[in-house]
Amino acid sequence: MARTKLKDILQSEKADYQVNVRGWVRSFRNNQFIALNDGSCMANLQVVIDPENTDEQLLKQITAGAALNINGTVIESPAKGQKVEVKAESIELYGECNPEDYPLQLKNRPSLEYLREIAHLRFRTNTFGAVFRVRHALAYAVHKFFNDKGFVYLHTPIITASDAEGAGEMFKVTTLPFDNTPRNEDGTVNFKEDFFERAANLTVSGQLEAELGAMALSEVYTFGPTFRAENSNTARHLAEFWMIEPEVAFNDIHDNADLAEELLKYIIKYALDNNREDLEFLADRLANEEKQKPQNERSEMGLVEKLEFVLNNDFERITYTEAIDVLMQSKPYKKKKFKFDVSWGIDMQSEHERYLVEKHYKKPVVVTDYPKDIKAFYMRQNDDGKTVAAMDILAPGIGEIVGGSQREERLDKLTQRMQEMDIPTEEMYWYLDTRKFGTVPHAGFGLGFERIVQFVTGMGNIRDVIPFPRTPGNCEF
RNA sequence: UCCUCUUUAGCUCAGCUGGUUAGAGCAUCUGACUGUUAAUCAGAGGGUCGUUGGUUCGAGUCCAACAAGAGGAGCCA
Repeated sequence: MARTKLKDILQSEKADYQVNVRGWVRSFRNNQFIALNDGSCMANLQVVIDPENTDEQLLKQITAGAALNINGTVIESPAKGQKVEVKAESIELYGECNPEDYPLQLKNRPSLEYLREIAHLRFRTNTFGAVFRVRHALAYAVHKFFNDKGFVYLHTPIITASDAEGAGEMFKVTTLPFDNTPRNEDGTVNFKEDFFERAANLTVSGQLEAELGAMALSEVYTFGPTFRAENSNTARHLAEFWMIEPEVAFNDIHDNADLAEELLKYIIKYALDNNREDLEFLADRLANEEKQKPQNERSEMGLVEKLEFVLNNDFERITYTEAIDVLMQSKPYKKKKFKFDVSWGIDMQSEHERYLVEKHYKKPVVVTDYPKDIKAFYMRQNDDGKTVAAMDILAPGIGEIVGGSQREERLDKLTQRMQEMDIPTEEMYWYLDTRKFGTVPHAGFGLGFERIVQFVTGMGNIRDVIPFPRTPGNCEF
């Protein structure tokens, strides 16, 4: 008999038919009631067995975590708590689960930190089941969004020799031996002997390659793993994370902001429409967590409310210059509550971004036209001579979620800026070629996938929204 | 990398100004239970108090170093 997923049984609420169900025991009560879960949904299926007619040995092996294959009949449940349940007719034990050794006893309410240490088992909890179902839904929604708009999914390289963007420290990729490393006469490593016959790294961004694609395919996006070797230990950073980077020919900075807002709203709506049960569970979890906090630190909205609020309201659009004005008019600035000073030209600190998003506007904010000196070489220079067409989207709770810009398409301006910033133009001939041969205005941005998963699930630590987090000092599993 | 906090049973925690044999809930084990819903009831076992060193008659408690974890900062997505 073909297996039926628990989601289908529980959603249809129909009764009086035979099923085969397979999954893992969440709990076994009263020698009679199995709460079974197969990961297809949040809820467990109650399987009722007749202890009189069940093998005693098998009965003892039905413990939390054990895997079962069950044939039975779906019936209306006589008790409260569930509409339907399965009356078991035969039970096969796939794999037992010794309770003395099993580290995941759910009734202990294990902390997220402890579950992180047993990340190979944490998928079996309600919280992580919900998080990873939502993560999947968001990933699928990203592809659907771009596909429906006619974008081409471009697979930019993971290994790259280009480190020109300066987005961060890079991981080296090499097959050279650590002892007897081949050296040049001046003592530097001779990469001519290496696999690629030159120094290579893991990518920090697919943007530059995506721009090359956009210069023919018009609309492309990348969605892949990205690596940063920075020693940053925060709840918002990973050494290996996934990034979404659309790049669109003929778009200016405003089209770019529109696209980012539309994408964010689309994928949030997709999760709300398709993962309601998971999000409501995560909302409850978050509400419980918030209860532990002092009143003034609690958020005003619940998780689902917050997501609906973001959907139903336009993102605030301001320029960097306006943002600085708002900050200088603000109470914390006047009362000297900010740790870092505010003046035109500064790179805004977390406390400043937080004030703008969480206190002043209370919704996502798109900040554009930053001073050129704090931004990357490829951003398009504005006519005022001091700002560039950069765009960041700041979200409540997690800060910068999107960073992008209109790109500098004018060859002379770009080359001049690269020289000012000591970017080797010869090595980057392929990038400059796009500006030589049929250059067009274009724009794009990067969206940190884990950050949006954090935002949608309400998880406070980025390590809890990726299956196996890689951070400084941690590469387990 | 910097600052602050934490580290006591399998998990989550309590342990006062240093003072006999270190506590709770849950989990686990044994037994009971044919309508449970974080099942319940009765009983049992389980700890070199993160590591090392120091102060002291005496350290889970005080001090130092180290380690791990968390929160914040920097950098960013």
